[in-house]
Amino acid sequence: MALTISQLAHAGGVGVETVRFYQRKGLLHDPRPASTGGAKGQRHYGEEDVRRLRFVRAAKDAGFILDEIAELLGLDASDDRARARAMAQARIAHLDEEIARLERARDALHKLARECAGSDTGPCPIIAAFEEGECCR
Amino acid sequence: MALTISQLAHAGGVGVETVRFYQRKGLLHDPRPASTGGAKGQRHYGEEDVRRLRFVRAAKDAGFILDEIAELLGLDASDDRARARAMAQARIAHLDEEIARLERARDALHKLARECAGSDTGPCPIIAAFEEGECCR
DNA sequence: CTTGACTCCGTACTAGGGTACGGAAGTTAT
DNA sequence: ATAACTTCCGTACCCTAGTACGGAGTCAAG
Repeated sequence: MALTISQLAHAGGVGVETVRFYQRKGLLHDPRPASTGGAKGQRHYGEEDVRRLRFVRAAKDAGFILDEIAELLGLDASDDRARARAMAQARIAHLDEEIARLERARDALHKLARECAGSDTGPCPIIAAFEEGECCR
Repeated sequence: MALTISQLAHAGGVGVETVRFYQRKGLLHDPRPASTGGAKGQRHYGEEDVRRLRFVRAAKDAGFILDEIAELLGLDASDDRARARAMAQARIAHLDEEIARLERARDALHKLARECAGSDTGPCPIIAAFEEGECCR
């Protein structure tokens, strides 16, 4: 049942280098540091490691940054509901802000592109808008 | 009329270091390289430089990355309308993709947070979702 | 027992957009 | 004229999330 690092990486849908990166970050167990049997050679992994890696991917897809995921991994599903909820709310607020910012940019650009496509005379409205220093404000 | 670098920076709403960074990137003129009078001391700036810096900020607010802004600066408002339009379209497509990605994350998280707030019994749905490795898909 | 694939490990590099540091030279105010 | 402030300049560093590299060690099959 013992998996090699590349099998673990494959099971989690990431590359070998990413697994090692997550170990350095403390997101995945690194079966070396404190006398884990004195094995100085290759490391082997089990189901628990695969689950942990999939947790990281799922949380990342949900928009959490790696530092937050490190904290989430330490939470207990029964005991720390309030904390998990607070972290989710904070992340949602962050995502909302970012989405609003990008939408403002997108809408402004869309408007300019339409103006530019509409008339072929005079200077380009896109470039002109930037020259005025006013576009998205 | 001649502005110092800190006055230019202030006029553009950025820091001195940012102006120098933009000069290195080729976004702003760097009045040294080719015999600009042999002035080896401090540089001074005028209205043109302020306009250019504001152009950079406006284009950046519209979502363009600095390399694209460098190209936009080289376009002529009369001659290169097609190119400006194409760049705007590409940037819009990029922004749309990013917005969709963030919205998927936000909606998934919102759903989990609501579930978690709804019932105080059993394990936290947020943590449970990540443990299943399924959350946003 | 050798070959070839895999692993380990530290370090450095990528993108993107800056920010900070330290010493020298120039400028301004008293 | 001297102190105090700016500017100049290269270089290095920050963040996030990885990716790549190179040399050495290890493992399994032929």
